[in-house]
Amino acid sequence: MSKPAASPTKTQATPPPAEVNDNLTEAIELLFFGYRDFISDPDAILSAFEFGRAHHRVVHFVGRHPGITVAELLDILRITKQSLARVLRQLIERRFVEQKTGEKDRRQRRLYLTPEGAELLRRLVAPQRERVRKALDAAGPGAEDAWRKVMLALLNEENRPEVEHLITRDGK
Amino acid sequence: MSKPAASPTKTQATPPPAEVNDNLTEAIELLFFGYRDFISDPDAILSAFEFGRAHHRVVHFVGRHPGITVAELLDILRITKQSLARVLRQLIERRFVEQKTGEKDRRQRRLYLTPEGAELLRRLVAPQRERVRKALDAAGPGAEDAWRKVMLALLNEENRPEVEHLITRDGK
DNA sequence: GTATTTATGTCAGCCATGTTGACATATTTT
DNA sequence: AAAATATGTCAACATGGCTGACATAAATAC
Repeated sequence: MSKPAASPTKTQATPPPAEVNDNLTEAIELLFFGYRDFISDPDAILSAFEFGRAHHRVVHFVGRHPGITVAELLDILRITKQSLARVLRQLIERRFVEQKTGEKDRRQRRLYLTPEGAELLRRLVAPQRERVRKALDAAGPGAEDAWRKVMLALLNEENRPEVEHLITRDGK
Repeated sequence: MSKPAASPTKTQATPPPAEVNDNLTEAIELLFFGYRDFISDPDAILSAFEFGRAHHRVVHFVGRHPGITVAELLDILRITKQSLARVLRQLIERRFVEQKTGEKDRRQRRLYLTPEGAELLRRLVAPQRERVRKALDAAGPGAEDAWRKVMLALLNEENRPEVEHLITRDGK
């Protein structure tokens, strides 16, 4: 036995002790399992390109913010520029992302998806969109608003304005 | 500049193109950012023990399911036994987790938190509980139900029964 | 009662993706 | 001209995934 299995298991263990089992703990685990499955879709697609999740994140945010600068991308991803450089170099070499020197500030390298990059992004995001669409549907009308409120409230206070700005249509 | 910065940024980039910016894409990003902040709390605590997130997950699920077997834990975590072995060995060596030979099946090694392990878990989970509590509070009454419905619906169909079982008080 | 399967552990090596620290270059700002 | 900024790069290291191979003890099957 070497591969991670995925069979439903009746846990033989003792029931969870009451002091660690309330609705808050359940919510914590829902986040863990929900996120785990949520990011599971793109992995198969990525591995066909020999890319990883780090590449996915870069492609996602460059696609969302065409012309984003390296510094801005670093600020979103919260990784070091050395970490970013590795995946960014690969994406540029293989023509999924391209750089253009900033017009106003020629030190900047503004990032754009190539047509191939845009196509990759579409393929990566499609199953996630479908998953979220189904989930919001299944939870019924009104659930979406409540869900979003909770998700936003989970953020660190200091990140909330930035995230609200990032996820929102700029023209709104 | 070497550390990941955390300053709110007005993105200079073009507004997100309409075809990739709808409420589904926003939801996808809410999950990304929400999860990112959600797991940020425990990291500082862990590094003081020279533990990582992998240790956190083991301590969490052993705490939730005292007497869980190695196979069951592998099934929850979806990692290989070699990966688990590394962190489990450290947790056992440093007396945060202990093993007892199974009574019915003496091949099994049932896992339990020591008092130190339970104390570590409490410290790790406290900020997460607080975060979730505040978020559910802030979103108002009724939001909790909707939020949970959506999170459950995000799961892969085949995982839903298992997760429902795992997160639920067994006596319910 | 021997043979097989199961639960667990372990060694060795590889890969992806994070980290630090140091330094280089071009460009803008002071 | 000097300093600050945006970016890139080299080197080394840590964490936590992975595969493959093999070992042991206990349970189950024949």
